[in-house]
Amino acid sequence: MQERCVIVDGHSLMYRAFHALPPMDADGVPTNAVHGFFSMLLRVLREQRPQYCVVAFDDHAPTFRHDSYDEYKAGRAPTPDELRLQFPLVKELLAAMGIGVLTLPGWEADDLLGTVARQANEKGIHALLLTGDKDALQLVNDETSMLFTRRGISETVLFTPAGVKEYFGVTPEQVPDWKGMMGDSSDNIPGIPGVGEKTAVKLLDEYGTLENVLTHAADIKGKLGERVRDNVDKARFSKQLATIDREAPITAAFGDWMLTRLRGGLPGLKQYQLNVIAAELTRLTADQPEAQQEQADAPKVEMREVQDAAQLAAFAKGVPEGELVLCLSEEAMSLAGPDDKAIRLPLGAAQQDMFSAIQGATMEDCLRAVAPALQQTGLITHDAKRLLHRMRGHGLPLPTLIDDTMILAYLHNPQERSYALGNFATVDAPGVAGLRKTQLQQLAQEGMETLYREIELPLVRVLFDMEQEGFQVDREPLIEMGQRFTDQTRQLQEEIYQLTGVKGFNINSPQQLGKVLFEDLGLPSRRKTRTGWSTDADTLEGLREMHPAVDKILAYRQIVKLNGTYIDGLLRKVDDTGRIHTTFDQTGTSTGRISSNEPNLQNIPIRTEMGREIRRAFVAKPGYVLVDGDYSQIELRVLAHMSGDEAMCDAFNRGQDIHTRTAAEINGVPMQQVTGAMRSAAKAVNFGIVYGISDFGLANNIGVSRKRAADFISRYFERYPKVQAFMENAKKDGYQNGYAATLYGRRRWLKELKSSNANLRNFGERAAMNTPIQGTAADIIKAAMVRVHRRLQESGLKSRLILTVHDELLIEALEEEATQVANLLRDSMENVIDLSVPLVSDIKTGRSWYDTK
DNA sequence: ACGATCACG
DNA sequence: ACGTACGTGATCGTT
Repeated sequence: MQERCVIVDGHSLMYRAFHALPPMDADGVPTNAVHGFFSMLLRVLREQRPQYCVVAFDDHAPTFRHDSYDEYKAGRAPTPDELRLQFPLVKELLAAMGIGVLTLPGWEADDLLGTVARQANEKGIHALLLTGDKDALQLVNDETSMLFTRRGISETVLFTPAGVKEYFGVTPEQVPDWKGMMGDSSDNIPGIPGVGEKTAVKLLDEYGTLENVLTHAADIKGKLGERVRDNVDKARFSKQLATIDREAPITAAFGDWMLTRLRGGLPGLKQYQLNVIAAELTRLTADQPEAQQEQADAPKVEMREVQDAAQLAAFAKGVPEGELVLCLSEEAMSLAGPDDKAIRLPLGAAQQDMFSAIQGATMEDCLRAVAPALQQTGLITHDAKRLLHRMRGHGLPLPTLIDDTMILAYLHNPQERSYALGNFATVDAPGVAGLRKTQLQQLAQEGMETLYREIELPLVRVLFDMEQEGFQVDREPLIEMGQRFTDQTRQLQEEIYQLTGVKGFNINSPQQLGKVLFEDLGLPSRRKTRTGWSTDADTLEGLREMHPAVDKILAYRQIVKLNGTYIDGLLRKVDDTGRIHTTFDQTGTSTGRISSNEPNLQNIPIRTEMGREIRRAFVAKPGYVLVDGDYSQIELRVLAHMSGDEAMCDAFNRGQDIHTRTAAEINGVPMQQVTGAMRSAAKAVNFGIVYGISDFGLANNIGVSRKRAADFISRYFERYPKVQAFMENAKKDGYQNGYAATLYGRRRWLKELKSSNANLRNFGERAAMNTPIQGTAADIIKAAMVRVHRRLQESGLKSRLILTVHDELLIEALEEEATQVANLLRDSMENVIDLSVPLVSDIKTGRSWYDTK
């Protein structure tokens, strides 16, 4: 196992800690920053188990690196006394723990980090930079990662070169160029005025370096080009400021920074009443020998570095079935087998400039080389769907999926923001193999093997096929509607200007609209947002009677939305075969649902007739029809089953309309006497129940008093007592277990329930009630999808699953197969699980998605 | 980058 | 006493 050195930007961490934590003190000496600093550092030491650690601090003497610009850093606020006093404290404690403390007159922490990282790499030691300063991203390379502190001190994100590129759109080498262009006010780096983060990324994407941007400044069009040309010297100087010097004269040796006596810090920590930290340190040092033992036992992975893709293929051929782990990034492809042998091939420079030819093998070469072997071994990787798209893009045969560590990570915790491999400190195949091993153990412990093996993993391939297939969208009807909408927009705009007597304001700006409605016209405002008046549809609805412009504004809003998001937005996404390919995100929701993006095909309008017209453009290809199945009341049926409530089950078992039955129950009348108003109130209560009800929320939604809403709820629970018990249990389970679970064992962690903030806790309680219901419904439709996909395949039909919208599945079916497919779809959806109430699906067939209503 | 708004289940 | 419906994604205006 390679040695690791954690290199800390002391100032950056102390600032973070100081501002993230409330004041605390030991006999009047402030200690909050010290507390935060060590809580962060010890966590990293526990997670990363480095052999070395050193902390660098800025020197406060005037910098000579920038002394041509005296005003440099003049704009920074002075360090508050409460923080300044804590620096000697932290240095003293570090020294007592045998952790290196590094300062050098005239040098900044950044430069010390860069220099130590370079020295580490030269000795074959992996450097882990711990900092909250984005400047240090430029130091990241294959042997230097960066732990970036986020959200105060509670979280660190690990950046590898690929991660840097993914998050920021620039490579580590480009970071100085990038900051040079966009500037950084906190570091007094001017940058090019008017060039922000996104523009800088775009320019670097096109030209590679700042120098190259400046060389080609004449080619850049418009105001941007003008700005670049006017600020050539400023840009060069800014880049120089942003470039970290990696040649600081550091004389200390690595041996000085070896971690051997961390416990030496205990007396000092206790003296400053940092007992939580002391306990943490005791824990860390107590299990350290054990951890080292484990590492010593762990077999050493032999990583062979090669340049020729044929060597990857040869390696892959030697791996037994079901055991090949593949890891692909922009930088390299690596493979690992079961006997702790691994191979890695760095990919040719993605961004070649005009002077250098492509070096080494490309991603395509590698994929092509290993594809035949993958047919035998199957595939273990992180984010298999993405890899399958890459392989299909090159016309390669697709492997069977053995495991996907991204899906495993999602099941273990569905709440992460991103499941990019970099977040798991892992960049190569042996890393993925290790990740998989621990994840499979966790999976078994948490009882999610069936969910994973029978639903989530096969679903990867199902979603891949659906994305690949796409949905035919006819451009003509959309273009025609767009023109009609544009005309209507213009007309409505005129009418609104006329009726309000205010001309030329932007109706789309809530700010300007608010001013017109509530200042100029003096209409009564209800709610406020932090930026001004609320002008949402709900608010405007209440003003309709008061002013004729309001109706027009509502109509205007609706049409602008349809035109912008659905007409123009979708037209941009139609490919040259006339189809739209969404991307399904299998790891995007905390409840287990699938989401859809670029474009989102799960929110195509249906509730208003005007919007629904859009669906006329979503059609089946010639010779085919759409077969659409949607579950009727799946969430309430799941609730009936999970709660076991007799009345609710009875309603479904008798095939009754659940909202009418509910209205009859809570009003104490026979179902025949339920009025439309009673039914719609009952429907709102049913929704509220599923969402984790509150009287306030219900009152707000149906426009009755809170008291009346509370009355509805209590009568509801009287009639459906086991539903009430289910909700109470869901909360109790959440508090006891720390998570909510679905029928199939999917988990969502509810750390909000541990919060001291009542808001967050209440939110956690509602999530505890909603997740088992929404999540189980998601489990069920996913299982149905796998089943439908398999049966279509097995029966050799030409019909294909193309879309899922939470409780709806859409198949593009060969006309001759339509009846058989409709039966197959109904059967798969209704019989995929046996609940104590029937599952019912409505199946409709039509030429367009509009026609399947 | 973020909030407001609104499209869907 | 507290502020509230659950889960998403795209666009626009504003900072």
